[in-house]
Amino acid sequence: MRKELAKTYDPQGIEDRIYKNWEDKKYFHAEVDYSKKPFTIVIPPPNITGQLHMGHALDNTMQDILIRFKRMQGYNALWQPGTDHAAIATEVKVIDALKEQGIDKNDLGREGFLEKCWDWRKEYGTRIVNQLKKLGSSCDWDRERFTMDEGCSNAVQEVFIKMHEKGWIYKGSRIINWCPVCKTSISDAEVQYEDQAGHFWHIKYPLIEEDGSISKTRFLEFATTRPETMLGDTAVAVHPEDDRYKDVIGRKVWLPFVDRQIPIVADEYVDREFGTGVVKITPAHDPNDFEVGKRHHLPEINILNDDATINANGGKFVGMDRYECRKQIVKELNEMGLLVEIEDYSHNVGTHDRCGTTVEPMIKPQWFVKMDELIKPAVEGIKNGDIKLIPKRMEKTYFNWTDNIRDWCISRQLWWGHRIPAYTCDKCGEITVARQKPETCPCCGHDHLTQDPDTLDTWFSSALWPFSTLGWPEKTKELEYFYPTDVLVTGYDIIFFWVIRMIFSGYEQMGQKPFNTVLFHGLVRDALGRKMSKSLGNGIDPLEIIHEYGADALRMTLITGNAPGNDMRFYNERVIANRNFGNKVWNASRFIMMNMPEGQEAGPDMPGALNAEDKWILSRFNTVVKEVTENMERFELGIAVQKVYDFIWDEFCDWYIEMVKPRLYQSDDQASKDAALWTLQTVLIGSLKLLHPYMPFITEEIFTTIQSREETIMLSAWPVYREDFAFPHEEKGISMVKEAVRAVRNIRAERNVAPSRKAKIYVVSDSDEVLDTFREDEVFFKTLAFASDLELQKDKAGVPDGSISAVLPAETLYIPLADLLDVQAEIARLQKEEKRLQGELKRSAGMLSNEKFLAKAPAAKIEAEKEKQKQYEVQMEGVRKELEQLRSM
RNA sequence: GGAACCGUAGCUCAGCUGGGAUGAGCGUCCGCUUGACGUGCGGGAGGUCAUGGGUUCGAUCCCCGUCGGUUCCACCA
Repeated sequence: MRKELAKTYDPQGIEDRIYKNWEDKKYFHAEVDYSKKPFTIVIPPPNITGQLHMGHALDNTMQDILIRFKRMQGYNALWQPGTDHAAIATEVKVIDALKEQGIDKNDLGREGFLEKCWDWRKEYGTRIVNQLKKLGSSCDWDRERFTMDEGCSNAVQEVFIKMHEKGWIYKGSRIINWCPVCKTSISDAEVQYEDQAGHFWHIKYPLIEEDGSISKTRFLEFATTRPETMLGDTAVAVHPEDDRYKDVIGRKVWLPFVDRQIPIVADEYVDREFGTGVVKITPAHDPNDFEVGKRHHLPEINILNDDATINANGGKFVGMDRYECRKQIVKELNEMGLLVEIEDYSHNVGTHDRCGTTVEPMIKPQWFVKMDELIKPAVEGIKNGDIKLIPKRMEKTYFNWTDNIRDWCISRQLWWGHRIPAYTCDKCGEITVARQKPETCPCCGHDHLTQDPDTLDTWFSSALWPFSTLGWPEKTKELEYFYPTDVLVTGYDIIFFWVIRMIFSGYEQMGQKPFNTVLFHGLVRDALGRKMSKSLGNGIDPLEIIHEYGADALRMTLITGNAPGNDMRFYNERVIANRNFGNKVWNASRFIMMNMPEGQEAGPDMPGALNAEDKWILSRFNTVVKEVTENMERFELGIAVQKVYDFIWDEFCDWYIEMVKPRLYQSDDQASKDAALWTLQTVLIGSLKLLHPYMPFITEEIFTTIQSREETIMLSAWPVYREDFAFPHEEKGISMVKEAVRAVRNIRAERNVAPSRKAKIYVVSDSDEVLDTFREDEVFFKTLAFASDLELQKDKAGVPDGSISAVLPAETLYIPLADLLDVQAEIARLQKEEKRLQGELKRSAGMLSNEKFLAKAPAAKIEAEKEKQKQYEVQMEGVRKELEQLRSM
């Protein structure tokens, strides 16, 4: 039974069927095979809590395109998939879900809660994976990993222990960002600053007089945006060179409410120009003050509980919420006459990127990764080009971060995550870092140790992803073969969180880079250019788009017209346009199939009797293959697919197929017919292959229907440049086709200008030609026939040179060229062309006589220039000849 | 405060290392039931490539400045 294509392409059903087939046949699976070159991509692991959004869709489409492209090129392509436990994100969700059932996290206890988390993962961890499959992602699902599976957990533990031994992981009391709602520390990268309207409270502290009394006349005035932190003040600071305060340095001021006398210290940190030049110092609740405090050995007084209420150090304010306390303090200061003024002030407030809560800087014992040494190879690797960032400008962002890097706070007061492998002796407090809980304390021999309750930052495990997924710390053959990976595709918003951390982890743990290239994409925004967000409700669900238009249309929309690293706008009209393109491909294929006699599949060998238009489209296809491949190798996916799109729609469908119709329908010449059919199939199948990485489903459906030799397009060979398709550019037939195209356009224009004219017309040029058939009742130019067919009829009709004629089966009519072409316009065009060529020739001559250019430019470039010059000369000659001819008409 | 990006057709955007505004989608106007496709076909209108200056034989593309927009980083209490 001969296969057929349905009248219309309906992605629903077809896509799922095709995907299942691919999966069943294990086409996505890659095994270590030293006879083939590997090409590896590791997926940025989506959160198990996640729902597929446009960002994922873009990210994974790009990866799938690259993987499919390389797979077809014959590489052993591995797309390593997996999911991320996403510590805090998941924990928050699970807590919320429990809350709805009226369950509190703490009532369940650690074990009980973790069980709920694993249940969650079981339920939702597969959801995102299934959604990725809907997109067409050709991941090797047999190798799917999870950041908290056994292997990845081993990797985490191994790295922690190694780095601790090296002294690069340490525990210390440092100022960290604390989220009072999530009740955990967070890293600098997780703090999001946003502008908030606030106030500047101008406050004064009374000076302590020589006799120890509190002055009623002398004050030190300063301003603050967080008055409540004064409860933790342990000094005020001035600039050492500030003449206004030189005499009070070393003396003390009185701190109200807690009745403390605190010193006036001199520190360069103070900006004399800003405000009064006096700063209150709260070492426990401000990073800068913390540093000042260290320099002057000031006490650090923590005034906050973990939920940001005031603790016992806050005296009478104990138990109050931080903002309540602020109000109260301001009120009382005012009553005491110590409030000078309140100023409106807009300032940046640090918030937690997960929950939006204003973070409080606090001093807490936490685990840190020492960054100064670790970051060095990561900086060097980018600088010396070991790793390439695309687009290159991302390097600046990268260095901006690495240059200002601070130690990384990795401990989190969460339960869902990798527990820190550190054990504290209940007796002597000695901390032991080990793979397993020690039986006895190596310090005092006590036999009861408690594991650190904290877990690790989720990015700690993601940082190891490129090698932990390949089996590290085991020495696997996968690791040897697939590592370093080739490309990492991700959004630029994640560069600090993830990309940098993978890079330094790769260099440190593996001794080499984790990937060769990082390909960044931008954000997918809504039609108005806004970020898609839950709160705005402007998110577009990729699954709905897939449901309505198909994954192919969605993928095309995400890739076309977009440059690396640039944000894009998503709107339905673009999806529809791409759906329409799919429809076009479908119908062109249907046309070819319905003209194919059964069993007549195009073989690899080119028939001898090719017509001019066959050669033309083959040579065009050849060029497109070359260019598209080059673009794709340079990761210029948007440009590459645009070329395929234009080629298929314009040149192949609108011109070639139309040109070839008379041969299929009317010609008796079987050889010519066969040549047409061969060319149609060859170019179609080749184009389908070029398109496959972008539109995997429709191309597979057509491919498996139109030919029977291969069972899937995804494992078929990527088209390569063929010498035998590279017909010399000047070959008469090909230039003739171009001329024909131009002439037909002129004629069509003519028809539109004067549609009432019933002349029966046409063909082009005085050389060999093109003819356009038409219906009797109107001047309608649709199809073309070419020289070979025409020659004969032309003789019959006695068409004179220098005219354009139309040939109908029965009769031939002609009108002079001048009637069809607007001679004046044509002359103007040619004159313009002549001028341009003059310019080009001048440039060429200039370059070729430029000593500097000849000395410095690569030989190939000089050759190319000479070649260009020759071409210009030829073109110029042609233009002048044509002009002469037109002028004489 | 530092940095990056953007400003090209009515709208959204491509345009690789300087050499014809080369251009796409959508929109718009005109004409088409053409033996694959109206999810289509043909034709047209529409652009001082933000602005001023510089380098060059030549700049949308390079350099400097200005204006407008977006974003990232840092953060001064």
